[in-house]
Amino acid sequence: MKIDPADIRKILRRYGLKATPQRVAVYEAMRELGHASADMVYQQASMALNTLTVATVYNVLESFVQAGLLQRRMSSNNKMYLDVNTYNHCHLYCEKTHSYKDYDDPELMLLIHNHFRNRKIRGFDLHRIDVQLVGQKRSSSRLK
Amino acid sequence: MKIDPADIRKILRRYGLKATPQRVAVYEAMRELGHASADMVYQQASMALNTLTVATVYNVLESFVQAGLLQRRMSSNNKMYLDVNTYNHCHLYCEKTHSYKDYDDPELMLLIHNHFRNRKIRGFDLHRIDVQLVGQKRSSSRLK
DNA sequence: GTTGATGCAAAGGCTTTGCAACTAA
DNA sequence: TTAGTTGCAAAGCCTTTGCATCAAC
Repeated sequence: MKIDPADIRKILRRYGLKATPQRVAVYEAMRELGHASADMVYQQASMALNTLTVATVYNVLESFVQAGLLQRRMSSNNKMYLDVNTYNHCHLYCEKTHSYKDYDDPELMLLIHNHFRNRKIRGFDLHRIDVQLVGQKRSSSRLK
Repeated sequence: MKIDPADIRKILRRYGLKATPQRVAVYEAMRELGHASADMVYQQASMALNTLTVATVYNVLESFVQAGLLQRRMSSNNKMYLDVNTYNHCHLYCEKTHSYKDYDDPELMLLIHNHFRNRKIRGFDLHRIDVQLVGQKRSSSRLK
């Protein structure tokens, strides 16, 4: 589960990013968290690199999004959330805890993809279709 | 297009809300805007009621959401957005301007609805399925 | 008359910025 | 060497809060 820092440096360079210790720590944190707010990343990454500052976390996250290494997620609580998986997938979104969970449903993706195959939207360049299953996780359960 | 204030008061009471001038102005603004941030509502509603304050707009919007008269939307720019239409519908979301446009596609809704008819998600109470067509509006075009 | 809503100003939370010091390539 | 990154602290933006006053019912 734990990734070799050398591998992370490779990934960063592949995306055209300088492999600083801060970036390695942030990406490592994102790999562990999957979906996270800036603060969650800061908490997690600080464990590995205690000189890290919040401002740097924001800078690093932004550079990752620009490079296409991470994806911003939408949220309904006015906070920034990021997703380590950039391929096209659905999410469960808990309205109470504002937590996300990947929901892989290839059949659904195909259904939607086919639906839009021959459909154009006037005046709009479609980048992706974002499907969120919005609700609440049951108390017994745990999304991450 | 312009709604009779008396009708707005009726709507508010139907949702168990006191019909204050502030609430009437805010709801009127939402009907005009369709989708809006708190600030947009404040700008718009202030035209009709210049004594309105920002704090009141936030209070009113929150009470509307609680009552089910408005729906919160997800966004990727850390701001609150609201939708005057609470029925289940898709949205075009412009990543550049963070503006929304309703995208009614009954065929797609049916497709998705059927897909989930006999599907349960373990540990999750599904409230609604939110489909966003994320992209950018072309410069020639205008979403609201 | 009650109960809840508003206005104001202040505080709060999250994010961004400017700039000097530093470092990966 | 140097172009780009980090740390720090301050500022910025959006949202919430406490409380006295006010108004809808």
